[in-house]
Amino acid sequence: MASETPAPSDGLPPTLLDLSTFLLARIGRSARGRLAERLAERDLRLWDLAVLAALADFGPQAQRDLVQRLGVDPSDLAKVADQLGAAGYVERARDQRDRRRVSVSVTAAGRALLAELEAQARAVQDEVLAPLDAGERQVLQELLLRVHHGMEEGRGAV
Amino acid sequence: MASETPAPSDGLPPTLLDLSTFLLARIGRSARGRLAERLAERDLRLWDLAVLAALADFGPQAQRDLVQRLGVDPSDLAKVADQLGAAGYVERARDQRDRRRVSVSVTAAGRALLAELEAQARAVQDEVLAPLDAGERQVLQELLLRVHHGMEEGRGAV
DNA sequence: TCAATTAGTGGGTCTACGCCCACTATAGGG
DNA sequence: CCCTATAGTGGGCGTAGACCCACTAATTGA
Repeated sequence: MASETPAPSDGLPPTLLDLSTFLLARIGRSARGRLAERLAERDLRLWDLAVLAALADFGPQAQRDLVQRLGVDPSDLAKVADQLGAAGYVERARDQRDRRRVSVSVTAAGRALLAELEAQARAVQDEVLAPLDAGERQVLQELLLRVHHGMEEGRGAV
Repeated sequence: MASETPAPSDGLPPTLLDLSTFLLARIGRSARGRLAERLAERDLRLWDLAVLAALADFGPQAQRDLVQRLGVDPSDLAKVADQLGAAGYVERARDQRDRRRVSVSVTAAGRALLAELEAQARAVQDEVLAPLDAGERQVLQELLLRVHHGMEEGRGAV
């Protein structure tokens, strides 16, 4: 709704402020935007971070697997992987057992980059969650995690 | 990142899941999308809800004030107000003390609509927050509210 | 060995959303 | 009375994001 437009002089309608989902969307959008801004300075996008994280967490895997895992369009992932590869952050090699597949793995440079990006993400998070102390952040994280898991379940049906 | 694309088969990288801001953005985006979907069935957008809420909460006011309050572009607000007016949900009248201004007020029909939209927003919220009990939702709401207030402060400077 | 399926890729499209400009009408001070 | 500033409006623009189609290469099973 309002991306970087932070201007409510008096205040937003209580009717909206009472909706946790409204706050969720607004805060989340702001956080996302701030991180995207920082990444843009390095010519990176959020997907780059996501892909690096997936590779670091789950090890080398085919693009196909990244597509499934991250829920990204195969075509878009190809572009991300291509760019990360060109910059030396990931390596791509044909899988010898199934030469249709391209196995992607992080390089040392990629891991270093990931560490930096993660730090930036934490920095943004510290900004955004500034009003909360460590314990409260922990509580928030746990609640959000449960909500998130609930969302993932809720669609397996049919 | 993934709007209505809910497909992570195995699971997202823990590196991301550990970031509250990631969860915030993802959950918020999903909730926003679901509500927008419902509103679209009535040819309404999120801004329509926001404007009605602001009018109901703060009473009749000039478009200028709504612009300030909601942080929306004046030009865009004109379109929203126009559409709401055409549908009979708000009334617009030139302010006689300052005939440049257009004072907007919500009609009875507008209040009725707002009540319905609010119910829809609550319904979406119930879906999304399904994993949490009443007490946990309360905790979440309070934490989010504080974070949100923090965001509004943090930008007054310079 | 041929048909059907799958992985990856390049290119393009569609849409939502915020943003901005030009223009009119009104206000208000000098 | 003029000059500047403000309110509203219409139209259009730019970007990000997801999505989709066509095509190639490789696999697999009949």
